[in-house]
Amino acid sequence: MSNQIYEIENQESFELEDIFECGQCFRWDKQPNGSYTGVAKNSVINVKKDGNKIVFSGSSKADFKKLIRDYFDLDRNYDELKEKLSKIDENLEIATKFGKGIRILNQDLWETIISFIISANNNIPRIKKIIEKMSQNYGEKIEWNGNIYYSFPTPEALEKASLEDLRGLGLGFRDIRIYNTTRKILSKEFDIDSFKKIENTDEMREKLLSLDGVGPKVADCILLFSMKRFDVFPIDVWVRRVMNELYIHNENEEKVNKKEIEKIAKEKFLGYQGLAQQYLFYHRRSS
DNA sequence: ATGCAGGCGCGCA
DNA sequence: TGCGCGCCTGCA
Repeated sequence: MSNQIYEIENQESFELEDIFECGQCFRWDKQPNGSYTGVAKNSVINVKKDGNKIVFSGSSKADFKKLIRDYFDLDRNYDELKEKLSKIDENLEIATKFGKGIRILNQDLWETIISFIISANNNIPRIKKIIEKMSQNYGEKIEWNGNIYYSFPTPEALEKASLEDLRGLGLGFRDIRIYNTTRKILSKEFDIDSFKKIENTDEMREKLLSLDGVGPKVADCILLFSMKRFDVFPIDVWVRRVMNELYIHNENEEKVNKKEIEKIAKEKFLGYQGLAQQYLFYHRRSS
């Protein structure tokens, strides 16, 4: 397939490391030249910074420019959002400065559901390994630039995997969750298309919680990283830690109530909890 | 070696 | 409704 290129002007709110290492995605790898290559929505994409330009190149059947603008959330003004957040308090001022180049990707819903079910009680290198193997076995081959990549499998393709096949990917106890969720989506008991049309975030969240392997944290990650819902607040051990350190000051971190954290986030971060969470999380985990 | 990693589902009060 | 606990697996 032919190589496609799209370029934009370099900007402060676009840093490769911040975008790809902040924990929202699992299929992007840093290349020896500092650029990142990944597979998104059946396209292989490479992003590099070239002086005062950001260059996207890749192989895609879709409208490449449209794909890039949508996937990288390029039509949202992050400078404005960071400004708004940094006015809330010093913590966010520091965190937004630290993660100044973060952008929340608009990832495929189905892929994000499966990926974050896999993320439960797991670590990033292993999550990436499992997803890669899953794509190699059940995704479609894409050749680009002399290399071979694999798209994330469709629900139909993943249905072909037996429980044993899934276990063979290294999923461990998550195998049954992937198995059940795949079938629930295929049967339209959970209908992806009508789900996307839901306006109310809480209603979406409830619906996601009906999927096997999707609890509160995973649901919020799915909403934030594939549905552009910034009014959620995924709470994991790191977020609990940073919220306790900055706002609660409980000596026994494990005793900090999730409800308490959610309440603080909702009141303080006014509708942008998800974004605030990313900056705070990324800053805390990186230092 | 034993603990742990970006939780979830289950059983039990 | 709210807890505590076990769980595949790979890596330090």
